Amino acid sequence: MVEGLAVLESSRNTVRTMATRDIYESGFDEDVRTESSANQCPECDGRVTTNVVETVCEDCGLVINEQRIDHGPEWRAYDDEECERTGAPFTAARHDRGLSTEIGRGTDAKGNEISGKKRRRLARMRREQTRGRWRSKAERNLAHGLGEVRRLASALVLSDSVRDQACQLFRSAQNEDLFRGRSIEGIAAASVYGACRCNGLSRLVDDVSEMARVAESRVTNAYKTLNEEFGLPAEPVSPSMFMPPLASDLGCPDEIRQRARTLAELAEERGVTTGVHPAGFAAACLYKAGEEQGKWVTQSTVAETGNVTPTTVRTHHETLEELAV
DNA sequence: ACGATTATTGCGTTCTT
DNA sequence: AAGAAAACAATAATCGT
Repeated sequence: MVEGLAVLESSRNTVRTMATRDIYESGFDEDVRTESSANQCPECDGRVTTNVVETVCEDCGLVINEQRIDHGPEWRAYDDEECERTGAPFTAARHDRGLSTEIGRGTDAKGNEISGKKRRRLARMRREQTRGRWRSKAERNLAHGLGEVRRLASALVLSDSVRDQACQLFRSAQNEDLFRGRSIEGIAAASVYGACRCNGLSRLVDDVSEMARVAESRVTNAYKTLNEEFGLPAEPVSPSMFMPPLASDLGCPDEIRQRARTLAELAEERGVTTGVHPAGFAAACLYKAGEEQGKWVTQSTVAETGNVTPTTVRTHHETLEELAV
């Protein structure tokens, strides 16, 4: 992140010496150069493809960079973020939708031609006015949302790369005009959740929405939209995803953990894990693995650490038995 | 603690207007 | 096409051993 900030600094300095009308393009160019250095995904080394909207890794779905220039350049956003963090709470996020003023061109109010100095002056006014609007609306939303994404990411102890993916998702969402009828917080939470899903991390909507203090339905809705819009390569949540955190919470010996993992993978192959609570099934696998080694833990213990009930563990334990080792 | 039985919840489908 | 409802599966709760 330190490097990123350094780049932002330099791009800002460059920008200030240039003609104002080039600000956005140049800021964008800086972003492109710094973020997509090769045709390889920084996350999984997979192949990346670029379409009109963005550059995406084919394997893991990491959005490497967006190709649109109609979003606020990064230095603005982070600039704002620094301000917002210490300033007043965000209250003016959605007050002027559709109420902004347009400055026409060509003719005056009565339809007469306008020429010369006056027209140039109007053009300048129009440019400045639209610019001012951009700053106050979209970029403000972006800064707010990114702040929220970052807060959630650190609250959920996510790696930097996952967090950045979430940020990119959020930006993409804004570019695609997905905010209408949804809250910034909801989209931010959904972005974080989406990034987790795309990386096979064991976070549930519940975990994210709890941290975000947003109704779970909002997050679900926003995530659904994100998914439809971008076709996120999120694999279905599998029990084996929940194995590592669960096992470490229990202080599980390696031997049992490995056995539980093979059990989980076996069950997943057989397709008996669809529609079940993944953490619950993972807990059941750990229980069975422990049982084979001579009752390592009780049902209620694994159930508790997996946030499910002993009953759930039991039912899954049964299906595991039927799987015939 | 574990197993069996009943209750509840969540969710995709289907039927209706 | 949007909403309501009957239906199903999974999870939770409760009781008995």
